[in-house]
This record gives sequence, C-alpha cells and structure tokens, in this order.
Amino acid sequence: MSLTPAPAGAVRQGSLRELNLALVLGRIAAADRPPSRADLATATGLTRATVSAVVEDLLAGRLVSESDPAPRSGAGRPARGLVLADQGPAGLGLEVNVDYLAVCVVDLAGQVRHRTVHRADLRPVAPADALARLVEMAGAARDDAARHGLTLVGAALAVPGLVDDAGVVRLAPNLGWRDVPVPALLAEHPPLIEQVPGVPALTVDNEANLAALGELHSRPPGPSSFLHISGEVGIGAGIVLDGALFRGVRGWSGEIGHLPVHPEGQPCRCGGQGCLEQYAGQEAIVSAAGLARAELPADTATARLAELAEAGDANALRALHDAGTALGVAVASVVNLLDLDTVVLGGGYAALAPWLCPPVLAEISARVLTAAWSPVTVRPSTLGAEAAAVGAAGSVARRIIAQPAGWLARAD
Amino acid sequence: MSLTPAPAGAVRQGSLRELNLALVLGRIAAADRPPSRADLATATGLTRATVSAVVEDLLAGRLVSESDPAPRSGAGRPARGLVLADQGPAGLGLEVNVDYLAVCVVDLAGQVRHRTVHRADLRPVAPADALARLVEMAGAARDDAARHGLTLVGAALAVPGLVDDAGVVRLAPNLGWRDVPVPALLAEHPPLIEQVPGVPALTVDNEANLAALGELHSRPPGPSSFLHISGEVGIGAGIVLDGALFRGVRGWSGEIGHLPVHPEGQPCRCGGQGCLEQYAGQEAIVSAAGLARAELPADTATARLAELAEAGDANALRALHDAGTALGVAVASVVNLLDLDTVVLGGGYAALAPWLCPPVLAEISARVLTAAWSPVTVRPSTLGAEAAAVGAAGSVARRIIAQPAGWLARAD
DNA sequence: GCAAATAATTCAATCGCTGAACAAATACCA
DNA sequence: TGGTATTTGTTCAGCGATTGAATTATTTGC
Repeated sequence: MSLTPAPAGAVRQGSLRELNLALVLGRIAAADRPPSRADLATATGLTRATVSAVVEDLLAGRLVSESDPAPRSGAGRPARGLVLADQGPAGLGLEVNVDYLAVCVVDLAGQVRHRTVHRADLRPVAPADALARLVEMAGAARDDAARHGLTLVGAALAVPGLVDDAGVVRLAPNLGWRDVPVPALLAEHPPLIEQVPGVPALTVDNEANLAALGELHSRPPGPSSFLHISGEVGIGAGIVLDGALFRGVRGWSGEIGHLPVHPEGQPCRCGGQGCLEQYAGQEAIVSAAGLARAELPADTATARLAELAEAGDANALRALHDAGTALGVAVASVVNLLDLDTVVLGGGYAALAPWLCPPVLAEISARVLTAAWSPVTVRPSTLGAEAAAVGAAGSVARRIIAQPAGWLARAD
Repeated sequence: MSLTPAPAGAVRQGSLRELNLALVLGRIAAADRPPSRADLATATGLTRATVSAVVEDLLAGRLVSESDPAPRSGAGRPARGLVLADQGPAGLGLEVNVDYLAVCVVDLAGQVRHRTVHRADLRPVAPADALARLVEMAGAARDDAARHGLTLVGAALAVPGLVDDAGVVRLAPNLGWRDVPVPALLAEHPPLIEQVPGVPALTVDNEANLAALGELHSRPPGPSSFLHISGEVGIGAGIVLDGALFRGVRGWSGEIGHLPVHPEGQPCRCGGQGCLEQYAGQEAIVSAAGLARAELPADTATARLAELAEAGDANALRALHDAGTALGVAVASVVNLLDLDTVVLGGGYAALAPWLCPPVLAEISARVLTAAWSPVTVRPSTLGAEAAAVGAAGSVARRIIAQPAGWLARAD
C-alpha cells in the first residue's frame, strides 16, 4: 500500500483531482505537526490556490479538520493547521488466533479508538462459530465507533495461516483450519461496514503480514523497508519494501519459519528438514529451557521464559541463545537476499528481544557481506499484543488516505 | 522499473499528457501485434480522440511508427498498426567481467542492434584502463548505432560486484576492484550519449541485477516476478517483483551466494560459514568433478563440465547433483520467503540447467510448504552470454518507454 | 454500385490547475 | 497608536488536456 498515487489505467481529467487529493492528504498524514495550506503548497509543489481547493474538498468530506494554529515565529497572518479528522471513516480490525479473538477500530490518524479481546482456546471451536463470536464483538465495536462519530468503511481479518486470493484460509495449522471460506461465512451475518468505492469490504490476510503493516504505520514513522518477524507457535514474517507489504505471487510470502537452518537436521511437520521453527519456535525454546511441555497458553510461556532469563536461569539463557543463533542464521539469509537494514522482532519475540537480539546480531555480522559497511538494526516491535488486529484496522484506514476520492464520492 | 506511471509529486495539467503518453506507449510496447489507435483506446480506456492526439505526439517524436495494417477480418476502414520505432532513442549497455568486456546497443523494441565482445583477462588490468577500452568499444558502437538512425540516450554498466548509490564499485572481489569511482573515471572521456531528461546518463549496477532485467524484458514476456540466479565464480541473484527490480535499501540485494546452506560448514571468504558459494560456485563444482583447478577461463570450464555430464561421467554428474542440492536449499529459502513461482538459472548455470534443475526442484518440493498447491518453475535463462550487457542496454530503452515525455521534450 | 462497418479526425464543451492580484491577519517598529 | 512588512488564504481570468458527438475516410459484403 504505497502512499504515492499510481493510476492504473487511463488518466483522465478527474484523475488529476483524485491524485492531488491523495497527495495532499498523504502529506497531512505524514506531517509531524499540523501543516498549513501554504506548507502543503510548498511541500507538494502545487500552487496555494490548488491546495486550497483540494483542502476544501477534504474538509467538506470530513477527512481533515482545522486545528489550533501551529505556534509561529515572525510576522504574518497566522496559519490554520490541518489535521486528520477524528471523526469520519475508520477501519475495523479482526483477529482470530489460537488463544484469543480480537477486534479493534483505528481512525485515520492511526489511533486505536476501540479494542476488545476475548481470551479462549479457539482450537476446539468450529470456524463458523469462532467467526460468529468475532462478528458479535465487531457489532459492539461498530456501535461504540458510531458513538464517537466514526464510520467503519472496511474490515481486515488476521489469521495465523495461509490465505488465498479469494480470502479462503487454505491452512492454519495451529488453529486446525483448512480451506475455510471466511468471506462466505461472514457474508451470512448482517454487514457492519459502509461500502466505499476503492475500499474492499473485507480482506483476509496472514497475521504476520498485518502485524508488519501495523509496525509500518506506527508512530513515530520508522523505516519504509524492514522485516517483521512474528514469533509465535509458528514463525511468520511480514516483508515491507518501500512502504508496501510484499505479498508474493500468491500472497504466501514470509514463511521464514521454514527456512532450512540445518538442512540435514530434524524433520519438520512441513515435510522439510531442519526448519527454523524446529529451533526457534515457541515450543522448541520452551522445551529447550527445560520447562514442562505444558498446555499453558502461549503468552504465559513467553512471560515465564522472560522471567527465568531475567533471573539468570542458565537453561533459559542457553535456550534463548540457541534460538537466537538459529534465528540469526535465517535473518542473515534474508538480509543477504533483500538488503534490509531493519529487523523487527514481534509477537512472542518482542518480550524476549533482550536475549534474542545479541545472537541474531552476531550471526548477521558474521554472515552478511555488507554488514561491515552499514549496520543492521534489530529491535523489538513497538506494538504490543494483538498487533495484527491493530495492523489490520490500520491498513483499512490507510487505504482511505491513499485513495480519498472513493470516500468523498459516496453520498453523504 | 514499473510500466505503470507513478507521479512522484504534484500532478499538474501537463502531467496528464505525460502519464497518458507513457500509458499508450507502454501498451504499444506490450502488445504482441501492432495495435491500432482504436485498439489502444479500448485497451487504455481513453477516448479515440485522446489516443489520436497522444499517438500524434509519439509519431512526431519518432518513438513509434506506423506499420502495415494488421490483417483484419470483416468490413470497415483498415487500421493502421503502430509499432515501436526502429530509429530514435536507444540504450547503451556496458559490461566489465572477469574475462571479457562487452558493449551492446538495444533499441526501443528490445532488439539488440549492435554487439561487441572483447575477450581478455581483466584481473591484471587497472580499472581505469579497462574502462578506457570499454569507452573505445562504446564509441564504435555509437557510430554504428548512428548509421542505423539510433541515438544513444543513456548507458548502464554491469559489474560483478557491489555498487553504491553514487555508482562507485565498492567491492568486486573476482575482478579485484575496490572503491572504483566509475562515474568519475568515465567522465574523463568525451560523452557518447545525448542527455535526455528523466534518463540518467550512466547507471552502474550489479551484473546479476541487470541480467535479471534482461530476462524480464525478453520476448516473449515471461512472469513479472521471478528470481534470476547468475552462477559464475560468485553466485548473484536478481530479484524481480511485480515487474520491477528489487534493489534493497542500499542496492545490495541478491547476495544469494552467501546464504548459509550448511551453517556449521566450511568457512567462506566472506567471513561466514557454509555459504552457498562454497558448494555451488563454479570453482566448487569444477573441483568436485575432479577437473584440474585449472586457470582455464570460466566459460570453458562450464562447457567442459556440460560435456562430461553429457557423456555420463560419474564424477561430473555427482558434482552437479550436489551443487544442485545446495542450490535447491538456498532457492527453497527464497521461495519460502518471497513466494515466487519462477526461478531462472542464468550465467554459467544456464548451460548446466539440465543437471541442476532436478535436484533444485527436489529440494523445493521437500522444503517449500506451499509447493504442493502451486508448482515452482525452474528453467534456464533465454538470454545467452553477456546477458547483463543486454539487460543493461534494455533497461535504458525501457526507461524511455516508461517516461517518453523527457525524450519528446528535448530539442529535436 | 450501395449499404454497413470500422478507423480516425475535428470541434465545442468542460474540468482542474496556474499565476497574479487581492484580502485578511498578525508582528514589528517608530 | 498607527503604519509597514510579512505571511496566509481566496478570487478569477486563462489555458491545457480530455471528452463526446458529429464528421470524414476507407474497406467489405451484398
């Protein structure tokens, strides 16, 4: 989802305005202080007259509002600052995971305006039932959003598995889902969102991808190219290149958990051998640390591990070091291949970052040819739990910013 | 280099025409038969009136010309087919490699209109001298191109190494280059190209990247996302995503040769351990096959290897199988990560593809989670030797097609 | 030889950006 | 207190590019 407008086909008279609406709105979204119309004119290269006209459209459509004037120095008429509206369109984020359901609403500015988490073991629950619960939560979220003047214009659902173009969950191993037609199942419930041209009513995506998008849109803005690794039971990665999520040919990119780190090593349930997941997956770390291969929930296991490491437990420290080394081998492959300079550890890895980062960095500096010239940053995610749900909702909101014309064209 | 025009900043009245020029010209370039104005109108969504006006500009600027009408069925005024001009702007491709210099000229249609190769061991030659020889060859190429009515509007140089943003060759290990300021060295020679807005006079890039671009633009058009692996002394990869070369944050993507395939294996000159290059590099294959670690030129070694394998030599077959397996482990990593469905074996690997493909495919199907659902194609490159030079020249020509306004704006 | 069909051009209308002039609102200075 | 400089934002005539309908051009089929 790039912020630079890219017309797909013919460029007609009206496209001009569409593109400039997106350009100006994107600038307002990217600014760290409320810009004036004059600021926008110099920043975009448009004339002040054009910016005024464009801004008038944005104000009329409630996408932006005027804020208190930014503090100025020197003489002259004071500027009127422009900010993203805190009422208007918003995105609905949904997440089904192994041990929780999450729903959230994110506004244009990226603020999380609503958040509900329902903890439960979802493995024994039928997909249709899980989705029905999620819809129920989403209904409450919609009503809450409406009370704040927010209109839901699209939804994105994060699942821990592979999703095809049609939104069918082909395989979510840890959830036990296979070929679940999510869009069809959700279509049986009354719609919660207001259709807007250019914004899909529902997108279904891998949790790692959406968590990476959340990281991309978090404030303050970070780099526009990075690798986001979600370390849960499985290990997934979201690849962000030049400010856009890279999904691959079929949308199945980021399967970093099955990179072979010991090609002749232990067999993996994927059919391969020596996959990263066997060495740095949550179960591998937990059992290597000598904890009971318990049925304790994922987040508890991670917290316990961090506790032990904090206390200096030798087994835990060794387990984390070994996992970090394996992770580092895989990350070194990615960095060699894609020349990224930032790696974000998310999901369960975020809390373990203090112990994982050093061995990861060690492997990078040993194995990446170009690391000597320019360092690679490895850091924990800034988003907390349910990052995927937040990223999902944010991806909808960003869509409005990237293509405001659709929202403006709707009947008010 | 995407074909969809993407305005960076403000969209003004004139941008409209610029974008539609690119749109129409791109369609003409992508068509498999000469399209008529009416065809272009329906394909692009513009009106016939607009297409006529745009085509008039393109004809006046000698970017396209009218061809014999396409064979038609049915009644009606016959269409006038439009084809890319075989006179007009063209790209200059340059290549410095370990054992040859190459220069070529590619026109808008992607045809190689001139080609010169000078075989010599370049390792003992000082960079400035090597570039001077190249410039001499390029001068002859320019004169030859001019006789065919072609104007060189930009040059691209392929080198087997890492290049930074400024065009400085930071490290080309097999060539023995380090921190060679190519643009500065070339600036000492009289310019060979006519400057055109929007087309850089000189770009310097990794040979693997440019060979991948050559593959991208080869006819018939292949997939728009693929991995192109150049197997030479080193192993480099060009990553093409959605029709654009992915260069990474600093332009150093594609270092597939240093993916760890045996993390605790042999030390590599890069400082890592068990890098792919140690198992599937040209030297590794040659010595594993029992051939003298000879000083014989690279292409001879590859040819000899293919000969032996053809004859059923057990050592050669085993060496190729082992190399293919190592290559397959690395390729499986890439496919897991990027979800590509096409892998092209180029450079020295092209001739060895019959023996490399099977083990590569075997590793993919064993290690790639999604391979069961949709197969991955592994095939040799269609371009022959000096693919990088051809790709380099083609990248310049494509630039004109992507941004024709610059060429049209110049004084005729 | 004429009607039907398809291709390409012409032209008034319209849309949106530009540039310059103008109005608005403040700081600075005497 | 009043005037000037300065910056912001708006108004409006002008213009470039696309549109859509009408017109011209050229061929096939009957």
